[in-house]
Amino acid sequence: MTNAEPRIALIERLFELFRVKGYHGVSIADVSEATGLGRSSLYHYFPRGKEEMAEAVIAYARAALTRAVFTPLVSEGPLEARIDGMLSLVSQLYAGGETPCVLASLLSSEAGSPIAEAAARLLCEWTAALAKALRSAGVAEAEALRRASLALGQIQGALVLVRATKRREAFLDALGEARAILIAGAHAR
Amino acid sequence: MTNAEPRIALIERLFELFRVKGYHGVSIADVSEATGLGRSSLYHYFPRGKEEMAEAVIAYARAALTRAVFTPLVSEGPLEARIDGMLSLVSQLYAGGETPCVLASLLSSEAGSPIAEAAARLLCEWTAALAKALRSAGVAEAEALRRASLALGQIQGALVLVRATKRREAFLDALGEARAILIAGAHAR
DNA sequence: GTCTATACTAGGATAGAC
DNA sequence: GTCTATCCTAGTATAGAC
Repeated sequence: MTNAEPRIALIERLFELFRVKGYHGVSIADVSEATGLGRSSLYHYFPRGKEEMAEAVIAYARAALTRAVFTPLVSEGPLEARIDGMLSLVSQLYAGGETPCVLASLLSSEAGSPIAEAAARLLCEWTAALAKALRSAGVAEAEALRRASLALGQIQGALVLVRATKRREAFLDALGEARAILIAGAHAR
Repeated sequence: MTNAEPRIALIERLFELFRVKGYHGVSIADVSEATGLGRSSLYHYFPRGKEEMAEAVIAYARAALTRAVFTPLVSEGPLEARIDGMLSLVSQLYAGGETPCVLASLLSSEAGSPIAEAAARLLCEWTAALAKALRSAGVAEAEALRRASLALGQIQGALVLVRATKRREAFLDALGEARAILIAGAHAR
């Protein structure tokens, strides 16, 4: 219910703003325009201003990733199915490669700040969840971490490239490649 | 000679600033501090201000990439050697994964602007140069483009991830993966 | 919880002396 | 080519009425 929790609806707008324009690229005026709320209303929801807005966006992203990605990734069932579940959700999350990753945006536009640290932490957790899934399928520690990084890197890189080239196929190709990296046998390729 | 072309030295400082903090994250005060020059001196070199600074950085990046990457990539010699030459230069350029890509930073922090367009163009050219190299080795058009995107995506993604995780090995792994993607036989994997 | 009005700061840019 | 001084806008944040 939007009226019951208007803050959630606000955060979803903020999410879109930050993911596209980065931290410094978003002004309170932008937020005001995107939400239809006046400055004072915004400070009512986020007393500490823009920083609190970005924190809320990351917390929102953490909740969404935990529920939709991390938890399924380390749950029951064959590895392949869990990987495919993640890739399918990733494809939705990034609208088939059209929309940037809010974590990458905040990581690079707010270098060194608590915001960037929080975004970095979440990306680390994602890598760790992937590695844990591989481990549970018998892949050795170091190799699991290596493959998790390659796969998540492939996805993040595709988001950068697609933004530049507008070639959305590249995102699908990257998902396929990530899948191959993750689901390969235990031997190095 | 630094004194003969102080503008070049300036641009190199700007390059470092923009790559780390993004367009909006860099203030003229930052630039002033990083270069030791007062505002007026900066406007002497870049009359149109920050935008012109970012343009100069991209032009600098284009010149460097053209000389060190694009040209060797489509020159004489076996494909493998050309690829390895590029990867070696890429490793230097990004200091083994420690430093972000200025094109990715400007692409995402200045979404929709001429600056972002210029950064996007250069990333496209990079992809095209890679694809052209593959084509010259007999790889079919579509497959060449696919592999070029995957390889450059792997590199760009690793820069994002390493920034978050501080695991520099991930960058080296990504270079290895990019190499495998590019140098694989003509058949799809 | 939202609005209008306002304070305050930082950031971008310019003028003119040297 | 660099400096000091200054202007102006945009941006963040707050106060207080409704």
